[in-house]
Amino acid sequence: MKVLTKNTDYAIRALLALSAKKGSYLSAKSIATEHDIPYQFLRRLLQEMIRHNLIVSKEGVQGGFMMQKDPDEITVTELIEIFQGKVQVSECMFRKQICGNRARCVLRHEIMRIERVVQSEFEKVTIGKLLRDLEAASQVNQ
Amino acid sequence: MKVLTKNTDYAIRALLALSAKKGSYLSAKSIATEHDIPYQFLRRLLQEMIRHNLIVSKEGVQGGFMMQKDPDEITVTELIEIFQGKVQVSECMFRKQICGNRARCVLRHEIMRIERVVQSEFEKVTIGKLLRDLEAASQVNQ
DNA sequence: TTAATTGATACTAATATAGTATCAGTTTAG
DNA sequence: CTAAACTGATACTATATTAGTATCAATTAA
Repeated sequence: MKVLTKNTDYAIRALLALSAKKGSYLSAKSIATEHDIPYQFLRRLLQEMIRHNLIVSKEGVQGGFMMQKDPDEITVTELIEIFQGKVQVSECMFRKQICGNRARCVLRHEIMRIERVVQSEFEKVTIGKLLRDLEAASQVNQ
Repeated sequence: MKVLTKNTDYAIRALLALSAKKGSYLSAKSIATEHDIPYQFLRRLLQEMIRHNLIVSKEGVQGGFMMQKDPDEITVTELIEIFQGKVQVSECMFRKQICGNRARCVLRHEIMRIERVVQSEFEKVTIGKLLRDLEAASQVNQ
């Protein structure tokens, strides 16, 4: 069971790169090469993040992408939801109200509790927090 | 993001059915029809659970499957691990020790913490607990 | 005016999930 | 003793998701 897929993962790395250079434009190309992310794949992720108002772009020479939303306001939960859909434990049957089977309903109760726990844990992790951790780690490693 | 896939889900339902009739053999066919699980699919899941010593089988007429392991000792974590592989937040890069990229290491720390939280939450949910919840619910609904 | 860039979108490849089919072997009821 | 009800084993197909590539038009700064 894999919790973060590549796209979420790459998106996090890209946001860390952009947050570290807040206020200036970074090209998709430079992010891709520096962070070892497939270029065209990354471009699609960046587009998606523009649509969600996490970042903005500038076209043309010297163009690129820049942070828009405050990194402390961007949670991993939000990124998972954008790139992998809402966290839900068992999609098909507990969501439908039909639920003829009693066993499902019992499971559903536990499962929604865990859903909330998972979400709230991932909500504690913001891009801002990761960036600070990253900076702290890089000082130690000097 | 889907946490439980069909196989885990079906496995849980089958175990609940078997636990409810502890000590007697239930055929794959009867479980499949009663719980609306594709028959051949279920059979594979049952085989897998035999391999993991959760249940035992008896061949031939009047044969079927019976619980072996104590339902209170079977956690949802265990079932997820059997059918979906170990819970891990980001498979490919944090596991390898290589980790040339510092950003990965920072994420890795948070991510392993969450991994533990998720696992421990799912460990609280056992087949035994679900069965008791199920029985309590069915009394209320009488 | 051209090279570096994003916008948009279509495409392919690989993998995981879900489900089906088949045949051999075992057991018990009649 | 044999036919029917079962499991054991395994191969197969279908669908969905994830991952990655390619292409071309539009924009912009040098």
